[in-house]
Amino acid sequence: MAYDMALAALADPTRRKVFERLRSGARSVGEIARDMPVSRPAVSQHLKALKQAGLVRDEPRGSARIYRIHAPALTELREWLDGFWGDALDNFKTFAEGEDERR
Amino acid sequence: MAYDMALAALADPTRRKVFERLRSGARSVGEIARDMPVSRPAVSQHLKALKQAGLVRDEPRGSARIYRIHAPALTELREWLDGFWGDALDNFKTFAEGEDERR
DNA sequence: CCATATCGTAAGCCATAACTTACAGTAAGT
DNA sequence: ACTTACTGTAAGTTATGGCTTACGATATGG
Repeated sequence: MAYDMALAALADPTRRKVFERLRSGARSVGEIARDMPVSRPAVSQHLKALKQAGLVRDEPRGSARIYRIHAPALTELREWLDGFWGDALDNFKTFAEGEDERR
Repeated sequence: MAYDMALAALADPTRRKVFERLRSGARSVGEIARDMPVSRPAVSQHLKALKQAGLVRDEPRGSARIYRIHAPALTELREWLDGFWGDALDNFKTFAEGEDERR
């Protein structure tokens, strides 16, 4: 039960933009914060939140610190969404067939 | 570009619980608010947010109002997550193979 | 027509969270 | 050893958002 952490982490637009900058590969904090409307410490805090949600992993490289996406967390969120998606489609189907559902 | 609304809507635990109560079928506001730790107006506000995010649809039935899950919004969110998932797995794979990525 | 049921909205309160500036710590280069 | 580069954290401010209570609106039933 960790998809809730991932959802909360990906809700904020700025934090999601930080996360999406890692989509094409691992980067350092400075590279991520480059050309961003917020300060570098803000990016650092967002990365901390993403890390606690299990969405990223970090690793030191010299005095810098490299962040990369941790795929398993996305898988977990995907599975939760898949289960929901199936049930919702079933109910949508029975609804479209005119059969009245529970009340 | 509406997956961002869905993410923001599903981030709050209480609102997600409201949403999950519609997983097994359509319900009225009163039925959803029954045995909930928050008041009925709070549930109503959550339903409004879910509706604006395209996650639910409402329909009057007498003096009551029936809410049901709107599956297409979930599909949209799923597709965004799928694209992300693929890229993240690719990078994870090249990382596991020891090949250094962009820097 | 009056009473009841069901719901949405407005106003206000309060906790949370996102941001900035300032500071401290570590690593590498000279 | 000193400087530079890169980062995390603490403190404080401000805005956002979720909640409650109070009220207004619509539909059904007697």
